[in-house]
Amino acid sequence: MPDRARRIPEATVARLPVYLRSLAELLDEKESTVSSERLAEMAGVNAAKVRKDLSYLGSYGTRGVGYDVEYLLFQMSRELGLTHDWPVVIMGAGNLGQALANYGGFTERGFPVAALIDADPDKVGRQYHGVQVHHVDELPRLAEEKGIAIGIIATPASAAQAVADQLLEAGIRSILNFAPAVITVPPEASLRKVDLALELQILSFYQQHAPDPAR
Amino acid sequence: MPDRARRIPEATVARLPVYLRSLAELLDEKESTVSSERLAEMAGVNAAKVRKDLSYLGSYGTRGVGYDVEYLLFQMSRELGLTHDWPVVIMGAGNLGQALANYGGFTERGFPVAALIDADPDKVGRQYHGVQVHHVDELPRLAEEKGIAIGIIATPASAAQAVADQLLEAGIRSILNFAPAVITVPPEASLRKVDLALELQILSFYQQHAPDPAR
DNA sequence: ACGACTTTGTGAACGTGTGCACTAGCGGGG
DNA sequence: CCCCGCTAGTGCACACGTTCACAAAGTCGT
Ligand SMILES: NC(=O)c1ccc[n+]([C@@H]2O[C@H](COP(=O)([O-])OP(=O)(O)OC[C@H]3O[C@@H](n4cnc5c(N)ncnc54)[C@H](O)[C@@H]3O)[C@@H](O)[C@H]2O)c1
Ligand SMILES: NC(=O)c1ccc[n+]([C@@H]2O[C@H](COP(=O)([O-])OP(=O)(O)OC[C@H]3O[C@@H](n4cnc5c(N)ncnc54)[C@H](O)[C@@H]3O)[C@@H](O)[C@H]2O)c1
Repeated sequence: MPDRARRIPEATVARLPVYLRSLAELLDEKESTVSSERLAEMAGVNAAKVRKDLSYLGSYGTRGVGYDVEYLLFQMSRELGLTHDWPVVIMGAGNLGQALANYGGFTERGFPVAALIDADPDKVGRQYHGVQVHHVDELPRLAEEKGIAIGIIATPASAAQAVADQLLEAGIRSILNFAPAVITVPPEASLRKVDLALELQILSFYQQHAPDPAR
Repeated sequence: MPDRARRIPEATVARLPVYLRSLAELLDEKESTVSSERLAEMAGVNAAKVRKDLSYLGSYGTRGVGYDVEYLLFQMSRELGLTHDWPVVIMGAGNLGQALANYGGFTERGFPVAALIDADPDKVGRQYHGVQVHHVDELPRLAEEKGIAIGIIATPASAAQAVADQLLEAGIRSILNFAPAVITVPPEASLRKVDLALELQILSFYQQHAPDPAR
């Protein structure tokens, strides 16, 4: 591994998509270059952080001018692996699973929903927004055939770990978990979680400890 | 401010809800005490971190024994401000707003959906899962009457900042944003965001940089 | 061709978070 | 009653992340 030194910090990786979105806006507005200052304002961070973050990608800026919007957008897409689509599978065709399948925003951003999976025989065979519901047993075949690399867990919390294990079994090593449960994966896999109740509880904490308890 | 020293670090606050969930499970299983080791395993963190985190709440453990599950659960609920309900308002009665209103998990955890708000006159007056859709103009009155302290933004990204401003105007200082847009709030307000596309892009990055590019 | 101006890229200081390893202290058994 | 085993609480070193401040390096106007 030649460029071990240029390993990108986790905190930076988490901000890259925000810069990406800002750059896409700028491209829409036909801006050809952008300064770290401007980009910082759009991304809601400070300018030094933008420069340091971008420097991990390489020296793509021009001193005295700024960054070329289109070129930086390309380089960043490449780094994020967004030059091609990543089909995803949604585990659990309930309330949330259906809502996600209905949502066009994923396909639009390069994450087409290739399949829904459910354990309930009544749901298998149905379709939501053109996405077919399959039985769990078909997961390995589907993953292989459709080149699915990302799994989204939208089952009840009690099934979450088992479902994660099935995903890993099928060779899917990137997992986004919506169930309010702690799940563990081997170190070579990536796991991110979205937990709405947890977010609300954090807001509750700061509300509770606010200097002026508004209401 | 007497106990400035016992200010709880942000990272710790973000973990408290996870401990809380673990404690609730233990209570279900009729466990009366728990060690930091066990709690750490359930929460997916290391034991020293659990002990340090809990020490910010006070010295609620007993050396040689562990923590009393019920007592710790109570103290933590108190600290998180979960001893009473926090009614929430959902801004935007579209796909996502409706799905969230339908979801029982919020009410169950003490965050009842008090109202939906939409700018579209066709939606105003409708009901989803028993939740009434109101016009934006009614927000201040509703906030006041129902004691709403938390707002959830589920509108298109283009409206997000304007909607956030309306929430703040109505005295709501805790905001959870689902729209893929950077919004800014004054320092006395709290803002958290949930951005699914961003999470997928982060997964894409690590997939792209995986030692063995599985597929 | 040059100097004034702009903006990047980065070294260094600082702050926050993590985890080890040890001490303090409780309970239970002999 | 005392000692042994266990586990909470915490000081400390280290890793990671953020921010400042400045030199380096480019542009643009004259
Ligand atoms: N609905 C929401 O708005 C919302 C919001 C936040 C979090 N969540 C969380 O998302 C998860 C799903 O929520 P939901 O409202 O869609 O629940 P749901 O009960 O409507 O759907 C769950 C689906 O998963 C399927 N399922 C169960 N076990 C399975 C297994 N082992 N393999 C495959 N499929 C299985 C069920 O058949 C069902 O169709 C829950 O953990 C919930 O807490 C939901
Ligand atoms: N649907 C999903 O699964 C999903 C997933 C992730 C993120 N999101 C994000 O959540 C947001 C909402 O998504 P959606 O699918 O529900 O969109 P949607 O178009 O179905 O709903 C948006 C709703 O907001 C209302 N609205 C527009 N401007 C408003 C304003 N100023 N004040 C109040 N209401 C207003 C519209 O009338 C509409 O009812 C989007 O930003 C989207 O990117 C949605």
